[in-house]
Amino acid sequence: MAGRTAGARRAEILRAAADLFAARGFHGVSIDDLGKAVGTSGPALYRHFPGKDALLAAMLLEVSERLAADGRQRAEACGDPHRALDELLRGHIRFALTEPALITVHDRELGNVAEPHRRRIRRLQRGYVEQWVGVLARLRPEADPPTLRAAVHAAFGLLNSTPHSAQQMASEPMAELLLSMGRAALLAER
Amino acid sequence: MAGRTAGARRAEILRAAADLFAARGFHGVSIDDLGKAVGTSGPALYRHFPGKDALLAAMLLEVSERLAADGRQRAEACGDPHRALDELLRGHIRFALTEPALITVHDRELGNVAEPHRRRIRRLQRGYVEQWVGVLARLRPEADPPTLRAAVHAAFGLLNSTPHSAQQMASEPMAELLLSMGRAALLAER
DNA sequence: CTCCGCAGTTAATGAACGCTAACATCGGTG
DNA sequence: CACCGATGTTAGCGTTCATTAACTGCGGAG
Repeated sequence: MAGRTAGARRAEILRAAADLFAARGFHGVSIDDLGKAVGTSGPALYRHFPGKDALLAAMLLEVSERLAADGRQRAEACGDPHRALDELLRGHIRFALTEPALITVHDRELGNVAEPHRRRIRRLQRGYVEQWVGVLARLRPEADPPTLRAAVHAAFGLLNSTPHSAQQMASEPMAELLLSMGRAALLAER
Repeated sequence: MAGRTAGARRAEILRAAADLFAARGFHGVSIDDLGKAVGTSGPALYRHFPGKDALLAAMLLEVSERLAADGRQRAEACGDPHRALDELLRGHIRFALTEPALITVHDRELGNVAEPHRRRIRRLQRGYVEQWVGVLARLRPEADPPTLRAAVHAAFGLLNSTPHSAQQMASEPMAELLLSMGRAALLAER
């Protein structure tokens, strides 16, 4: 059998789909577009996914799991909340710079996945946010959870701005810029 | 004639369309959806706009003009760059909190408007960014323009996070939170 | 050698979409 | 009162879309 490389085509499709969905939106991309992007044409996709919706769901599930797992690992790796926050920032920045399309789709297209998977994705996203909130709560004991959650979402917006401006700067200084801005924003006095 | 209220229906359509486009994306909203949202049905829209694309173009043009004009006015109103930056921040925050749907569509759907209008919208958006860059350049003379532009885009991402988290907090403390985070991010040491 | 499952093809189907056409209503104007 | 422009309506046209059906080629297991 195809064995080791069984999921290769599937991963290739997901990657191409992420680029297209990020550029034109879920409904702006047709099955034929997706097929052409991976060298096959049209309905060949149904050998790998039961439908267009399922493809989006799989994509969001995968990226949410990666973010949540990475966040948990980084947040729990060290006791000092300052270091933990920096780890979370560096992890998210690496992700945003490495796969801007995935990041874009991740926070735009949840509304287009139906109820069975939607709940799971939401739960994973919420878990990721709570990792950040947990670290931040130790750094700002005076702030209440809703405010911290809003602050974390705002920081995500900042870090995820990569797709809009990544073309203008090299990846290394961009990462440093986002790190310092994110840290300053989250630790700002109010 | 309908005279004074001639543009009323048009404005109502644009407002409803902004909500729908923000929620489901341009291609995820049909003409019939737009009609139903304003109480008429379907093709009545063609009395007010030549087509769906033109509706989006008008919407983005309008919001870009508002942002650019507001930005110019606020940036030029005072000589102190610290005050000017605060003015820009407050203006953008007010906009983002007042019309989250417009802000969302504004930075997502440019790719769906065709070339005649696209250039004008781009020019307006770039002009708005340059207002911010101009103010910021006086506060951080050591930074080069590409870095400043990236920082401004990142700040926009932060401020525009409102749609993801506005439900959780009241408008007033949210505005204060965004102001302090945005200011801290833009003035962060590197 | 045979067989079978994987991955692809083209053709077809039913629904949805953007848009146009033809017709209706109605408030104000000459 | 007749007319007209503004603003609706419904029906229909052509296209595109997601999905299914039927068929093909192929690489490895028995």
